[in-house]
Formats: sequence, C-alpha cells, structure tokens
Amino acid sequence: MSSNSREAILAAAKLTAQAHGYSGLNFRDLAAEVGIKAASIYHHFPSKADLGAAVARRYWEDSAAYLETLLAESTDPAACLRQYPGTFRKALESGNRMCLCSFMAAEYDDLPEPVKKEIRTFTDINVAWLSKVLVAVTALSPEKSEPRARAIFAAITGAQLMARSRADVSLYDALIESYRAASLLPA
Amino acid sequence: MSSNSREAILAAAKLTAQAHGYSGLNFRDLAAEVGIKAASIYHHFPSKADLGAAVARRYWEDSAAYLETLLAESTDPAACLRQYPGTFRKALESGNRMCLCSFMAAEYDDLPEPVKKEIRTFTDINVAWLSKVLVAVTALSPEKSEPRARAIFAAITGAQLMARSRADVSLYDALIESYRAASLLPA
DNA sequence: TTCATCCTACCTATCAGTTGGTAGGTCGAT
DNA sequence: ATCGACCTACCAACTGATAGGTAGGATGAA
Repeated sequence: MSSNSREAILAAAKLTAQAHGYSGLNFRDLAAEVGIKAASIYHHFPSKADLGAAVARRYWEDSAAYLETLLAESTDPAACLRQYPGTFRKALESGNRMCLCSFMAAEYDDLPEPVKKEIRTFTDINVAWLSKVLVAVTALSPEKSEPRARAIFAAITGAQLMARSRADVSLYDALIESYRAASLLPA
Repeated sequence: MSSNSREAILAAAKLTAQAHGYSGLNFRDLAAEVGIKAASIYHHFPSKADLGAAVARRYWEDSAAYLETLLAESTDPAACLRQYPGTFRKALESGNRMCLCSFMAAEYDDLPEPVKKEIRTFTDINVAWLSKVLVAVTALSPEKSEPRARAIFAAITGAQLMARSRADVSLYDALIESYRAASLLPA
C-alpha cells in the first residue's frame, strides 16, 4: 500500500482540473473523492501550487510516454500523425473534459510559477513530437516544420475549446476534418 | 450623467473577465476600480450571473457592430478577411488579455446559463460573418464555407490561448501566418 | 524479547481571508 | 414626497492553510 493516497489524489485532481481548471481544484472536494480529510492532503503535497504542478507534470509525462510508444510501435509516421488528434478526443468523450494543459493555458496568468512551468513543458513536448513527425511525413524542412507544428497544436486546442462549449464531440471531429481539408494537417 | 456607473462597471468587468475569466470577477475589486462600494453594484445588476451575461452581451454586440462596419466601409471582402485576425490581436497587445468569449469557453461548464447563451451567440456571430465573407472571397459554396468558418474561428481561439500563455504577441502573428501558409485562411 | 523511539498517514479543530449576497439607511435632485 | 444612486454594516459559505494530536507499524538497542 504505502503511499497509495498520493496516487488517488493525483488521479482525482487530474479529472477535476480537466473539467474546472486549477482554480476549480479545492482540497475539501478532492479529499472527499479520495476518502480522506482535506488537511491530510498536505501530508502528500505541501501546498496547492505543489499539487497543481505535480498533476501537470504527471500529465505531460504520461503524454510524452504515450507519444513515444505510438512512434515506437508503428513503422508508419503518417499513421501516427493521423492518430494524434484522437489523443485529445478522449477527454471530450468522457465527461466533456479537455486537455488539462489547454485548460490551464486560459488561466495561465493566475497560475503559480511551478504550475506554469509544467504547462509550458507539455506544449513544448507536443510541438517537438509533431515537428519530428512532420519532417518524416511531409516535405517540410525542420525549420518550417516547427512553426507548422505549433499551428497544429494551437488549432487542436481551439477545436477542443469549441467542441467543449457545445458539448459536442462530433464538432471536434468536424473541425479536425476541416483542418485536413485545408491542409493544415496532412490528409 | 444618469446611470454612468453602469457603463463603468461593464467596462471594468470586461477588462477583468478578459484577463481572469468569469470566476475571476469579484464585486469588491470591481467596485474599487469604478470608485463605488461593492454593494452598489447590485443596484445595477441583480446578481453576478446578470453582470456576466450583460458583459458578454455587450461584448458580442460591439463585435457584431465592428464587423458590420468593416464590411460596410470596404468594397473588398478579401481585405476585410485579412483584417479579421487583427481584431483578436488587440486584447493580447494590451495587458496580455484575450477574447472574453474564448476565455469563457474554457470555463463554459461552470457558467450560469444566461452567460452561456451570450457566449454561444458571440461564436455564432463570428462564424456567420466569416462564412459570409468566405463565400464572397473564395470559391467555397455556402455549405462548405460554414465548416471552414468554424475551423478558422477555432484555430484563432487556439492561437490566442497559445500566444497568451507565452505572453508573446508575435507568436500570435506567426500562428496566423502559418494558418495562411497552410491555406486554412486565404492568403 | 522487550521497550523506547521514530515515522507515516491520517485526524479534529480552527484560522484568517475572500466570496456573493442582503437589509436598511442616507442624500440630493426632480 | 418620491426615487435613483449610493452607502454602512452585516452574513453564511467557502477558500487555502496551520496547529497539534493519535493510531499503528518499523527500527534498533538492551
């Protein structure tokens, strides 16, 4: 068992943050979901900022691992790229949530610095992955693939936001399809 | 003078909401900025939800008026379309704010219904305008221009979010340029 | 083997600060 | 005398955070 609560707290905080952001996180609700008292969370995380940073860090670590697995298990980078938008679709599917870091990007100015840092890292990892895959898939040079990668990531973030505010996953799919039709994303 | 405070409250609330969202709005800070006491705001707006809805409504009304003026004063729809991303740039320029409705789209699930309604209207107006202009500028049919309009709007929202989280207006410009290069937006 | 010590993982109780909101009063202009 | 615009003085609910305590297991020396 040892420190199982820590994992439970991280998991619950992730779900809440995906739906209500960093400011939507509160120790009492979080504790209730985990089955402990609010004060006990401080045993695992010294402050809300630490908890937020830990959640965001875990989030990009998992994302990075998933993206690397995707590339490692496939011989076709183009197929990986096609799957990429789907990774952001999952959150929308279950409970109209969205990518933790896309959400927190909106709150960015009000975030504690440690949390900001993890959010930036999430973006950087995604842009780097996209850029790498774009070089393999398209005729884009490394210098041109990075701006393109950033554009794709930003556009996907926007698609999540729009689909979420209509509580309509199919709108997300339609937007991604439009991005392909407009050749922002390779078809 | 009459009810000048009402306008001052709306103006201050707009700026705050663009920087910190609906949940970031609070009556005490708002009142202090306007120069009255918190309780006096209730004389003009019966609740926070009403204030939020009024701010969002005023926001899309101003946007709609501006967009129509843009079209009316120009004989070239293509020039209007080129100017469109610039309307979202202004908020980023001054104080790293963003479009009120793009921000509130993130908080959407926690918004009171009257506020949600105004946010949807803002999106609808923008998509309708873009769609109309796209028909005039490109060879897209009305049926194909609306999905494209939605894609453009979503992508611009994402660009705002990304630029804001890096506090870098030039990143916004670069993203818009990438959208044009990828022919999501007409060049 | 026993006992003192320490640690982990929680608890209760409480804090100060902030939130949206209300009750009831003041005051000047019409 | 009425009324719009504003005030003071509250309130309950909720926020992140702290102080101090407890039960139970591990550790290590006698």
